[in-house]
Amino acid sequence: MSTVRRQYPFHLIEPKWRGFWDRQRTFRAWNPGDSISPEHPFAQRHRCLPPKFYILDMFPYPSGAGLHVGHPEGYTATDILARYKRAIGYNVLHPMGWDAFGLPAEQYAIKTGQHPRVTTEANIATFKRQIQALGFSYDWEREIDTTDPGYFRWTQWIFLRLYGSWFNPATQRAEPIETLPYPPDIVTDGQRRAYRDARRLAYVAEAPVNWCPELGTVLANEEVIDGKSEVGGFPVVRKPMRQWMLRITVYAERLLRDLDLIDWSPSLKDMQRNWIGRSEGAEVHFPLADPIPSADAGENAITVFTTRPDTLFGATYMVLAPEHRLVDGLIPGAWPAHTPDAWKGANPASTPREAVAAYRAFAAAKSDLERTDLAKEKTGVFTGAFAVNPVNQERIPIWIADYVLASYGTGAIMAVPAHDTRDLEFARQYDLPVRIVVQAPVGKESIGYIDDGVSVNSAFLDGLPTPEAKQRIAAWLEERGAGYRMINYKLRDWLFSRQRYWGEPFPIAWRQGQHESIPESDLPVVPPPLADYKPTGSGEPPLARAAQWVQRPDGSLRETNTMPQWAGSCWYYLRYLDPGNSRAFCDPVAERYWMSGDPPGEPTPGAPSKPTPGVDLYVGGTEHAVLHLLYARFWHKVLFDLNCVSTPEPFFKLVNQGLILGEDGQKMSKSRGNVVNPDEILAQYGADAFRLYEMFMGPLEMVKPWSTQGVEGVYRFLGRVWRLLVDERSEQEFEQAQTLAGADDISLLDRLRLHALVQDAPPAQGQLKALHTAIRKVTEDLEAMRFNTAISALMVFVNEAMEWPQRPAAVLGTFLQLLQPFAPHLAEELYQRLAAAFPAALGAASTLAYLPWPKHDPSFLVESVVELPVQVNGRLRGRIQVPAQAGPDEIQAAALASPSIQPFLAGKAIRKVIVVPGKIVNITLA
RNA sequence: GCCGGUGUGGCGAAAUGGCAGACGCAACGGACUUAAAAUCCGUUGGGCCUAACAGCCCGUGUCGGUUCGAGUCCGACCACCGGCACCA
Repeated sequence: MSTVRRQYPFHLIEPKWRGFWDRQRTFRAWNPGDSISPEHPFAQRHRCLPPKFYILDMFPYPSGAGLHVGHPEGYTATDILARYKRAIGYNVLHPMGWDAFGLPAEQYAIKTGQHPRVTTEANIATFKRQIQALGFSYDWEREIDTTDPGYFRWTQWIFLRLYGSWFNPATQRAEPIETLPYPPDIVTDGQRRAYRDARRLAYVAEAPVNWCPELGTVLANEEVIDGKSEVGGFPVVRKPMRQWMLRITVYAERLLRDLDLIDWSPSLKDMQRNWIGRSEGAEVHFPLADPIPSADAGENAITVFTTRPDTLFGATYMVLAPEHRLVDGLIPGAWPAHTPDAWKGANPASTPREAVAAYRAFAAAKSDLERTDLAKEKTGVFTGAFAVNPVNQERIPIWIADYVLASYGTGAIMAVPAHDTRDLEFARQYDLPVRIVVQAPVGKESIGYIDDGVSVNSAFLDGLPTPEAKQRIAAWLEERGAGYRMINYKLRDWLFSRQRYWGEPFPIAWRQGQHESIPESDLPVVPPPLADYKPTGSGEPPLARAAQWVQRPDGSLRETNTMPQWAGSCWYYLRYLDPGNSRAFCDPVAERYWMSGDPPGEPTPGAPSKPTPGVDLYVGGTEHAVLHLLYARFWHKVLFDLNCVSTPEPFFKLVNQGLILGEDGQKMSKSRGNVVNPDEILAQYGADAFRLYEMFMGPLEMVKPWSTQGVEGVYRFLGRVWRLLVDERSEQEFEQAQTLAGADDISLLDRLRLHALVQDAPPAQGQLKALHTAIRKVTEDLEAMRFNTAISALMVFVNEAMEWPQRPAAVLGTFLQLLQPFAPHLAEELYQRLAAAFPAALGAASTLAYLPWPKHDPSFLVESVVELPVQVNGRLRGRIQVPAQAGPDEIQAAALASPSIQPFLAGKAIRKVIVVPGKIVNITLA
């Protein structure tokens, strides 16, 4: 396919250096206590472990399709920083692994009968080959795979920690379940077990869940988009089932508050805050107007949650979710007198009980999709019962309607149609009264006004602005026991079980209907081989087919659900710290070093400042902005509470790379046919050009379209770098020899000689200025992750250096150090040649990876004469040359005297002259 | 509807409140070549004016404001992208 002449022999250079790095273990990240060979370049630079820098990529799901050009975008950015941080002097941890449990491998297994392990291993091999071809400086000795029993053993172990813990509200921390205190009325073993099981962080619940018949599994709320499965887009229905849940909701407050500890983008933090959805308000009890004699106190009042207790006087009806547990009990035998037919549902002849049953059936039949789609018209039915508004003893009708969600708050609301859009819509639908209790500001309509105003028609609240009215009414309710202040969260507990094969089995067994943990010594629980991986369709997981496996020798039965794909990715960044450990998920010393930055020894003099807590930099796509990041933070906090890790947050700084679109500006997809295959780009332009282009396209976080012509641009730049150092005639000879001996003969590289202009000459002032300008710009840009402008600074340097009458070896050597993070293969190759030819100028180094990063010398950047633009009335009218140290007066005089400025001043009075030394002069005329 | 982001040449983009368009792509012209590719040199926001040099005007989504000076700060709006969405 390639008709383009190769700019330089990357096809020989790139494998050569990857092989070298591999053999030398150049990018091995050393743990405290590791013995490091004295020949290793790390040992030659550092006498003991310097501060750590942990740079993490979101590990990929190795799909059968292989890598696409979006994956390497983040990986390239992190690799450049990893190489830069190494050069600065950090001990860099930069690992890679595989998030390999998941549906595609399983669905392939269902189709072909092939074990998912086989597919998974093949996919990993493809991914690894493609990722390694890019020359990333990962420590491959730390590679992990979530489907490896040596890995998921610890995923199961962490699950047992969750299972064996409760959240102590007094300390706001997870604690071992053994510390759980029992109330005096909990006495029997059975009671204690039930009490305990109801408080574990991992618990079993019979809950209405999102059942996807097509996938044969339940899905978490987050995995359901518009009533369809996120994977595959299949219909999802609500169905009550027994499921494992994780009690993430108890961490809502800490997950919210600790966002302040970390350096994430405001929009990302907002997404997390939104998801957690904290709202402050009050719970208020509305007693039933006609108490049920047989019921206890709790069943004779309806509790609602409201963020606007100040509008209590405007509550003209109540609504319960159709599934609300009190509905059945409160329905009277007959409709109250004068009940409008419109309130009685579809059939006015029915009794209240029949009307409610009919409405419930109607609501349950709606799929989630319809519930959101049909949001325009609200529906509901009167229950026939009334409640009493505690503030004014008014009887108000109780309705059920599916615009009230069972799963949020108490599943019941007080409706204040004047000041809530949804209630107003519903009230108009059924002709319910609307009472203004908040006066809108002048010029605004009070009906439908939902923001803060001033209370009216509200007795003792009248005249109070909304915030004060809220306080007053809350105090009033609390005094009378009619309600209390309350904080609610949108966040729900995490549905943690799946009816799938290719996931971590739960380390749980069942005995007489009770669950118990499987001993740690029996981990890992490995999924058994099956003849048929198909879902059973009944909701029974495929593992149930393995009858022998399910039956344990002690008579108990294994749990047959498996964990969701998120499980493995919730803690993988911790396993990288100590991936081979078979006694613990991670050695505590390694954990403290890499996560807390606790130094194991003396810091290297002049080494970087205090490490940040947690992963220093985490780069990945926005698609994980909520789920993965929230789940991982949750697990981390539990491990923190149980003293398994030393930081409250896992990821200190997080950056989302922007999506790469196809050349047509559309999202890349097979159906559009605009997918760019990195293998082809690599074959034609090499890894260095690929890396460079991915970074040169634009800022990392922006969405941007791919352009293969853009790759050619940076490829040409690398060609110019090559020709800056390599003699053209020797290159021609090299190419001729290649045609004879074959293109893959690496020994031919020896025929290449350095360019004659490359000399061990003292650099000229201008050359030093060009070099140090580049050092400064590249360094600043790397610190700020502005890779595109750093590359352009390298280009500016090369464009200038091509003009020089001679090319001082020392200057070129330093330039190659700047190039190294971006185009490491080319930089290593050229540096090796340069150092061999000019040992006195460069010094010997087996690799650029640990050479100290150059520092710019400001004295080379000063100018003796500077040019300043001169404006008249804000318009550019000329330029002046002045000495760099010239004071404002001198500059002003020069500006006024300038021949190009004079004509504009003629006959006008000068009002003011603004002089910004080193920047600009602006003369304003009267 | 709510929250967040982004609007700059033909295209990707760059610009601590101080010369808008660095760097790169594409295009055009030239050198080299029998020719092409590659490479090298030059031009390239729009308009006006000039034989030319030079010079002038307009221009960073729209409208307004602050400032000696605004792509950048403030206010209102428009468009596109992403997230959430009956969360009481």
